[in-house]
Amino acid sequence: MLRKVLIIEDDAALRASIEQSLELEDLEPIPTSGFIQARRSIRSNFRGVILSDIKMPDHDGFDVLSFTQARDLDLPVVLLTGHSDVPTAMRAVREGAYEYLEKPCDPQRLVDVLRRALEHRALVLENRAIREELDQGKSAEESGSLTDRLEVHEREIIEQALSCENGKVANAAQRLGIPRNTLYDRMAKLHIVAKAFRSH
Amino acid sequence: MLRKVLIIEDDAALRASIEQSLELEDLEPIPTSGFIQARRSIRSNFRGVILSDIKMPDHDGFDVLSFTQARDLDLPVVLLTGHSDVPTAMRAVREGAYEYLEKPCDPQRLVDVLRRALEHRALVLENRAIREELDQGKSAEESGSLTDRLEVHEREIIEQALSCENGKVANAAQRLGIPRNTLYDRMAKLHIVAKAFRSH
DNA sequence: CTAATTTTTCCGAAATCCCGGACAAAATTA
DNA sequence: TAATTTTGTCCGGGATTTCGGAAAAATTAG
Repeated sequence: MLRKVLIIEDDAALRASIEQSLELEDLEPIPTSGFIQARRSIRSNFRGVILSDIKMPDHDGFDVLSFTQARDLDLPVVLLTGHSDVPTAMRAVREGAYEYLEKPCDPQRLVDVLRRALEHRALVLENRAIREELDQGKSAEESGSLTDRLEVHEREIIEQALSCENGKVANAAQRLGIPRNTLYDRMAKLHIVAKAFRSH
Repeated sequence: MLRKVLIIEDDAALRASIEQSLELEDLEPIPTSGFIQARRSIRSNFRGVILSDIKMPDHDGFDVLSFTQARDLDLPVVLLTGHSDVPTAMRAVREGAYEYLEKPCDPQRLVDVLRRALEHRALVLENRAIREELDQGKSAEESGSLTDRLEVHEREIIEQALSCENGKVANAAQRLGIPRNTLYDRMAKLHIVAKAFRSH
């Protein structure tokens, strides 16, 4: 599970307080004092979420939000609004913030929201990883000559059988339903060495 | 994107109000008046989320929550708590509710929360689907003799090439990097007929 | 309808693969 | 250490595959 929370908050006292709340709940705060400092961490493969104050001297929270969305539309940004500032909160959600929280906010509430955001982020990243693996496996099987492709596949099958049988050629041959010597022949042609599959 | 929201709310007026709010925002409310009526819809493959009142005459929202978690741990449940009932809200989150909302709640806020929950649900379901496809593809390649498996794979490759070339054997052979006659030989052995791949 | 092109089948020889047998080397067991 | 099993290599011939050439069959074009 992901734990990183990139904190963007100019008020040092509040920042420290948030940091402490997160650490108590086994999260991993990355404190920064402003957009400039934080922006290098904001990437499409960032394994965490962003927690940003809205009202800041230099750039505000909406700058953070739009910058983040440019980098990755599925990187959750939680914004801290002033107390009962409803219009700003609504704007935050409308512009795609994952959630807003009124300042000052209950530490438990903060952590709950961040946990959900982290879970969301974890799902998105996992999804991307799986999808990549999936169509990588498919695209790889669309070029090269027939014999080359079959040879690659044969190598995969033999190596899989060998590693299942801990490098025992005789057992692998039985598993593959072919005579022992035939497997030796195929292995010689493919330059497969049985020893490489023994774990001891 | 998913849109279904299973509403569990005994107060008919409130239920209708919620229903209307969701419809206005292009969501798909499924109104029910209680746990008994709703439970048949709560399944691990439910393509939506659940919105339940906590205080109800027969079963309460926590019953809904635990029942839902038994069916699917990643099926979000949003609970409606009484106004400023902090202890109950905290209990809700602690027991794994996706979110709680104070009643009466701002319709916009309600929709925002439900949208996030639906997005979460969509990610989880997509994730499962992809994962299933992935290890289905892998498990299928772990039994049978070596020659059988290679034969299956060879058939797949040849058929793919043929359908790419609209059943033209000569072109398919060129694509596969083998002489025409060889491809005819292989096709004869595998009982592949070229006509079957012409679309016309 | 005829000619031209393409598809498909048939043939045969060279190359390759399959597979059992034999055996030495290495590992395991007694 | 001796006996036994397992591993890896080599051999050889029968079966299969490969692949070019060519002809028959089918399709398309003129």
